[in-house]
Amino acid sequence: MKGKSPATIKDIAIVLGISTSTVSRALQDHPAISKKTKEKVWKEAKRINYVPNTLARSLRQKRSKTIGVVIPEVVHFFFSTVISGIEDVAYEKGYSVILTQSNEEYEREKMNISTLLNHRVDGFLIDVARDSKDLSHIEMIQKRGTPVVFFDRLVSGLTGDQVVVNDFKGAYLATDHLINLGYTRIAHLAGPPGLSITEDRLEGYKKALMDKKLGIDENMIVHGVGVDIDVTRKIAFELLSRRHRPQAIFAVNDPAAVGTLAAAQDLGIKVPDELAIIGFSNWQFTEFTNPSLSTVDQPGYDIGHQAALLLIEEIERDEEEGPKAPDRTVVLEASLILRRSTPKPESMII
Amino acid sequence: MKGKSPATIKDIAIVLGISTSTVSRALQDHPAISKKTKEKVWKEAKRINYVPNTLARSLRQKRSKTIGVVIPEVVHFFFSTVISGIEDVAYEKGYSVILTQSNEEYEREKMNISTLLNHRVDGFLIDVARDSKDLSHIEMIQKRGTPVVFFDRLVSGLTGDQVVVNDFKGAYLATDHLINLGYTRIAHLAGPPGLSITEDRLEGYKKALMDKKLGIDENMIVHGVGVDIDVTRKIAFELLSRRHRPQAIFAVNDPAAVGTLAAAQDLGIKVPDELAIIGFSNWQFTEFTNPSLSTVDQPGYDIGHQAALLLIEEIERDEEEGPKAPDRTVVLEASLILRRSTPKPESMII
DNA sequence: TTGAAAGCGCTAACAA
DNA sequence: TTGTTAGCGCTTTCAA
Repeated sequence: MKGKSPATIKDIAIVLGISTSTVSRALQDHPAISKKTKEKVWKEAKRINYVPNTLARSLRQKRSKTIGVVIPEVVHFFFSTVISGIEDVAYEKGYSVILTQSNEEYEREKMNISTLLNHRVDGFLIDVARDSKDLSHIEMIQKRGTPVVFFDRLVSGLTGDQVVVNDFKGAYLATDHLINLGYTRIAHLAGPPGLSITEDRLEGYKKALMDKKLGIDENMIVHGVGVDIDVTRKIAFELLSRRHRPQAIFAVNDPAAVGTLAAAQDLGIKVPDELAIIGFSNWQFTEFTNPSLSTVDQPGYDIGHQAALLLIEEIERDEEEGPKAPDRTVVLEASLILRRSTPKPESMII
Repeated sequence: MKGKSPATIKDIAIVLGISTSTVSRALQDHPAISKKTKEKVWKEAKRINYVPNTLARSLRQKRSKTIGVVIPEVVHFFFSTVISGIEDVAYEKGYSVILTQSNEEYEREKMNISTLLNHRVDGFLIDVARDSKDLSHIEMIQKRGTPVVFFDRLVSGLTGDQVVVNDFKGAYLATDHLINLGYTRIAHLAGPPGLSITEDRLEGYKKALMDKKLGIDENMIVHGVGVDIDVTRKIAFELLSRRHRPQAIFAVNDPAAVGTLAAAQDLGIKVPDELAIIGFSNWQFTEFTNPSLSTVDQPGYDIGHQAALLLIEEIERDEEEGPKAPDRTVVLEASLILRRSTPKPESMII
């Protein structure tokens, strides 16, 4: 039932009584073809609604002008901004994006990569799933020589280009800000173990405390917090119910901060007067919470943008048989966004 | 610099001393091939890390097992949930998703579709850009016989399968709820002209008023509101500064409702005591605004899910040379979500 | 400035 | 149960 099959280069060649190679060249505006021929070809192509077949082209050229993206989740403000950054660069550079989401599952991530490999994507942009510990599926791509750029979460034991936010510094800034506000009992809701963001933010928190000689109280660190608001709400409820409850909390991400906010409300603890809270990521909703949330901005769009640029550069160097460049790491700076969940510095004389 | 080129079916055939067609069949678990041969083939394939080339396969089979998605924006809670729904279905059914965003620009949308056509996607999932009035680029796909499913925004003058939310009814529910709360001066911040969602929500608003004999006051309708919070803030500021200001506002989307919330705060108008506000879409942040926002839930994930199912069904019917099914329209129901930006019904005796 | 011919990796009709 | 062969639509080398 599907109309006649699409027009091909051959159809044009026959109508014009020339060879397919001439048509192919004309279509690509090849310098060796006469202006007259080109125009005839373009006209006829237009007339019959010719649509080039990228599949055939890619097969022949062994390059697909396509990049594969593997991301834990699409419904996530941060990731959606990353994807947008990727898509914009791809569009500009003439690449297409095949998008896959792992839903944080190792098996699905493996399948995703396999599918993308089958599609012969020219390169990969990967944010590993939380569940992924065995990384052979990723090493495999690299062994095949396909360029890969990692972003957001890093994986120890893997080499390659990477684009990350300076989580350590972001966490340091947040914690240091709390210290400067005069708090001494500052808790940290740390993320799931094994993720670089978890480690780096925890380290930033610790370093800030050490630098100001506050010492680290392991009781003030709760591990394994994710993005489920209700779960964090319970965890925070418990933390805030302790006799010596923290005066301030630095949460590993914004949903955790919101869970903490909810727990404080549950307990009748006033934010920011009786408890200061800082999140991480600057999710879209943080502006609209009550009170609005102080947080650390994580430039998702830029991450996607940079990662895609890096990848495409790598792909094109590869094609020109250029020497493999050494691994590059792009670190984007995180910055503090102060809103209402932390008190205004009283010392500010403005 | 890119290692040796990837292994092919031929490599396997040579090593095992059999023909490529046998290898091809064995790889597909074709019934005519002996168990013994299959196992030899599988083993060798595994040994040399064989990765099938989908490009070649698609070229030969004239189907790519790929669907093209054209969406106005990725960074948008609603759209991200739609994409997620699409991706999940695609994954399950063995299709890949090529994602493009139009950024609401007509030219870019045209390019996106052209690229997708070049990639020979088996079908399209399209949410048209706000700027698109000339729809010949979309008609062109349909004329070629490639299945298309539209979702979210509809375009008059186009035929095809579609998946939409019952915007009319959602708007009716929202407005009716405000009427039932006792308000008589209910304003509507309407969306950009020319979009089906704008029209349908406006009509739902009007119908609810008519049904309760309230009559329609054109002064209470402000047209052309988008998703820019600051812009709406200004528009709402003006609306709320009038002598006879509205008692309640139904906004065409959640960002507009938040802009209204901000304007009310600017003017010292208490929500919900002095002004009730209802949005539309149930964006993620609506739960966290202050006060939290009453809104109409728009099931994005389901839209993506249904649209993808419909499309794949269409694609596969097409391939089996089945008769073209008549256009189908799936309407998903919107439901009211009541939070704190509208007062509790006083009549509720619970 | 153009054409002939080979081939990218795979599938499938037909033959054996 | 397997092999032979042609060809999907395009690019590109070589020759003219």
